Amino acid sequence: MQDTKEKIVGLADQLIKTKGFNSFSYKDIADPLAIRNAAVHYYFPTKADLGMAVIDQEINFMNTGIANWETLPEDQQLRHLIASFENKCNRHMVCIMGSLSPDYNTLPENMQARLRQFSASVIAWVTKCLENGQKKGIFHFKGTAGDRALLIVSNLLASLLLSRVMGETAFENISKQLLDDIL
Amino acid sequence: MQDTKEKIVGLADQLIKTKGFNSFSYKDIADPLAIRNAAVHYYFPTKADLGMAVIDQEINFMNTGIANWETLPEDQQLRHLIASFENKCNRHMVCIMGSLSPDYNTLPENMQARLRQFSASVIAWVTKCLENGQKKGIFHFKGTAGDRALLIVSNLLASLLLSRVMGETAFENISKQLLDDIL
DNA sequence: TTGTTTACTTACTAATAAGTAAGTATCTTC
DNA sequence: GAAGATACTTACTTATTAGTAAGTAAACAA
Repeated sequence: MQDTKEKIVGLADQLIKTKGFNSFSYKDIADPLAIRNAAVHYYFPTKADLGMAVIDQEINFMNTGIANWETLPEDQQLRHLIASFENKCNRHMVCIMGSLSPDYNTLPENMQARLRQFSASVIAWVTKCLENGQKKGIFHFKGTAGDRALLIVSNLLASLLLSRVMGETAFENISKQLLDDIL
Repeated sequence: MQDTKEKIVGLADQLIKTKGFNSFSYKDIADPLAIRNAAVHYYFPTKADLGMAVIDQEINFMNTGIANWETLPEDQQLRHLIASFENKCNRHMVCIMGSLSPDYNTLPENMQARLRQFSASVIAWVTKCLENGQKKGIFHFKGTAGDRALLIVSNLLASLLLSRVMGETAFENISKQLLDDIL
């Protein structure tokens, strides 16, 4: 029954995105799953272990998403990425980077390293997507693809944060402009 | 001696920006100031009271900053705003919105409301700045000034978060592009 | 059938959190 | 110089936290 383990990671992922890593406890996981907090420690001895599992899951989700879009035109790939953020926005969630980066200094070293790796690979993917799209004449922008990728990721991340405070129109406005600026 | 009170707010402000609102304790404030945790409660009975004082201070800083730049050309005003974020970046801090928005759901109601008010007034100021600059022919951009203001604030906020994880070059890249896109 | 592993539970611990009640020294006001 | 107010301290409480040690019931393996 790896079922429980997966449920724990899934719930932890949700909790990180809604409350933040330092603001949820093992009780927040144990209660909804109707297990004891020691059961959570059975699978994830420390909170850092659980945090790592959540980031790893995010990396996997990202990779499988990317793999599914690989054959699409680059603008469609980018739209899929934006749609995945829109989905989070609708469920009043922020992304993992948006949630963990403000707490970065308080995170255990291994989580920090994994988060750096995650962000680097997201940026690398968007950069490649922009480069390919530019070559095909789908995208048009000034500056390097890497800089533009940073701008896009930065905006998607922040738009989820701002949406929380200012309402969901913030996300719509920002994501529309992002595409308009490069198409 | 309102000195202690001011020191408490100043330290709380720093702690929110470096660790996050839910990740610092009254001990983190009492120890460096060489006072007891009850002394902090003397000035700020609850943590929400302290949080409100910090947001209020941020609003005041913002307003006095803005007032000082009022007579400058709009591009200079915007550069000042960006410089204030650069300053935070250099000190490895995020802005108050970047720090508090991920924890928004866990914040007491009065802090949520004050934060909404703060973000709305920042966006309103940038919007006005862009509008005036556009009229004078200083700025050139597509779409409404309000949408563009949202984009700029969103980027500044996120660039501080990303800088933490990916290094300070993230901020430089993003802020440069922001200006290039409208000048 | 016996032994071992899996997946937990019960029942804790030690640390830390926010918050409070009551006391005290110093400064201020009349 | 007496009476408050100010700015704290000492000494708590109660709740919650991550984490652990030891036990158990069921599934599986030899």
